[in-house]
This record gives sequence, C-alpha cells and structure tokens, in this order.
Amino acid sequence: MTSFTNSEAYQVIWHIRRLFRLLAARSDEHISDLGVTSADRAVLEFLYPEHAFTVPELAVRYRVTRQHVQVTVNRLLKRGLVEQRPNPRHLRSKLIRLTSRGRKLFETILGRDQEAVTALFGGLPAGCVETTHNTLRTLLERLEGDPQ
Amino acid sequence: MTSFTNSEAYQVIWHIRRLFRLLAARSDEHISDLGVTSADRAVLEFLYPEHAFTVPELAVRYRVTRQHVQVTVNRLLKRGLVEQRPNPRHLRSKLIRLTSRGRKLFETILGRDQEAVTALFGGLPAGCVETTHNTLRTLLERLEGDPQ
DNA sequence: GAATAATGACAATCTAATTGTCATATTAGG
DNA sequence: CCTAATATGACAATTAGATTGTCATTATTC
Repeated sequence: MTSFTNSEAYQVIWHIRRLFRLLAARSDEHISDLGVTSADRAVLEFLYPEHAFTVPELAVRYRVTRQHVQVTVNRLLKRGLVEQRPNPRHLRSKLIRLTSRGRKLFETILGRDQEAVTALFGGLPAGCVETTHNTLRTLLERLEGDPQ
Repeated sequence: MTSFTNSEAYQVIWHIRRLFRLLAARSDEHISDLGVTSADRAVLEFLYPEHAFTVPELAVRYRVTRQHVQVTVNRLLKRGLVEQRPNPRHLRSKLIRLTSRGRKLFETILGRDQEAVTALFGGLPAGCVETTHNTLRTLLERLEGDPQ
C-alpha cells in the first residue's frame, strides 16, 4: 500500500511539464549567443565528456528519429564541434565524439547552467534535492526501460 | 551551507528535460484518439474543473503568447469543449470556461493519465513522492515568480 | 553470394509556437 | 465627458524542432 495520493503523483508529472517549458526558455536565453540550438545541445550533452556514439545510437538514446539527429550532427560536424572516428563495429557508420572545441563549448554551457542551477536550488534542504534526484532517476529508468 | 552538490542539482534539471520528452510522447499516445493536441490539453488543464480565465490571462499563466492561446481557444470553442461567459471586469474579453462536455473529456484524459501515473509511481516510497512534489513545486514557484 | 537490414541524404510535411500587423473596442486620465 | 493610450481578437508569415517517406548505397546475416 503506497500512501501517496494519485493526485500527488499526477502533480509531479504536471510540474515536470511546466518546469520543462520554463527551463527551456531560460536555458535558451543562456546559450543562444553561442549559436547552439537545443537540439545541438542535447547531442553535445550525450557526447560529453568522452562518449562516442553513431548517429542511430544517439537517436535511440535521445528518442528521436535518426534523420533528425543526422541533420543536427551534420551541422555540428560542419562547425567542428564534433568529429567522426572509425567504428570497429560498423564500417560505414562512424562514431561521433566531441572535438576539444566542442568539449570546451559544452563546458561553457555547463558552467552557465550551473550558475543558474545554483541560484535556483539555493536554500533547499540537501535531503530534498537528493530525494528528488533519486525519484526522478527512478521514473526515468522506468520510462526508458519500457519504451512502450 | 547546502550540502547537495551542484552536479546533483544539475541532474535534477537534466532529468526533468528527459522526463518531459518521454512523458510527452507517452501522453500524446494516450490522448491522440480524442483529437486533443497538447496545446488543447494545456488549456483544458488550466480551466479544469471550474476555472474561468480570459485568453490573455491564460496566455500569462501558460507563458505563451496570447495569439497562440487565442487560436487554441477558438478551436476548443468550435468543438464545444469550452464556452464564453460574460466578464464582469471586461466587456469585450470574455471569460473562457469548460463546458460539461469539455469537463467530461478532460476527466477521460485525467483518468487515462492516472492509470499510467499509478503504474509509473507504483512501489515508490510515499515520502519520496511527497518530497519530490514539494521540491518541484518550489522550483516552479521560483521560476514563475521570477519571470526573468 | 544473395537477401535483408542499416545508413546517410534529401524532401515534404507537421505542430507548437513566435513575431508582426490591423481594426476595433475598452479603459483610464485629464 | 472626451480623448489618448491600451487591450483584444483576428489574421498572416515565419521559425524551430521534429516527423514521415523515399532512395541509393553499403553492410551484415543466412
């Protein structure tokens, strides 16, 4: 017998939706001057700091179509923020990873975010943040593990 | 001295982003057969169960442009899911509220969501959900209260 | 070695949302 | 009470992120 109400759980969902919109708006302000779109940013985030994935792999992780990721990755390649590396498991589909420029740029993004995050979370009891983190991670794992 | 790490706080943000995308996809599957878009849904959610707002008021709440809400509300009006009521504070700008059909429809949506939510949250300790709820609400209030 | 599947590229389309504009109605100030 | 400033609704064009569909080519598997 869990004793949280359905409405409480539902509100968590609702808050996630609202927070996303507000955070996205805030975050875009932070990084718009860097010429990085939120799609770019998502890919950079998956690759940071030293991960290497193929385009189709990124698409699976990001849960979008490979075509969409392809366009984003091509844009990042052109800007020299990511690079292709030989893929031992697949001759044609190269591994994508950050260049040092890309890593540096994403660290700039991270730094700005962290500032904002620090301000946003300031004064919250540590336990709350930890519990929230763990709860959200659990939800995420459940949703990701069961991709309908 | 708060003792959560910045990275922990940052992960909360990151999780919110990922959860939003997964939840949105999941939620859209639930309601797509009802002919309700996510914009429709957001408006219905604001009006449920008995709230009445003008279009500009809804736009402020939803943090989108009034033009966008206008289009959505017009669509809902045409479908008979919301209705206009005289506004004591403004002659021209009517109050929008749910019709009984709209309320019923949104309850269907709610019901489906609740099922999914129950499945998703099943087995989580009640305290975690409550703490998460409160933490997210606080973040939301901070972001909403300080609209840049 | 042939059949099947995966990849990259490209085009068209979609949806949620934005910005800009206009006429008109409404409100608030003098 | 009248005028100036503002708010509203309607409409058009555009944007961004993403989808679906298609095609040629390359890999993988049987």
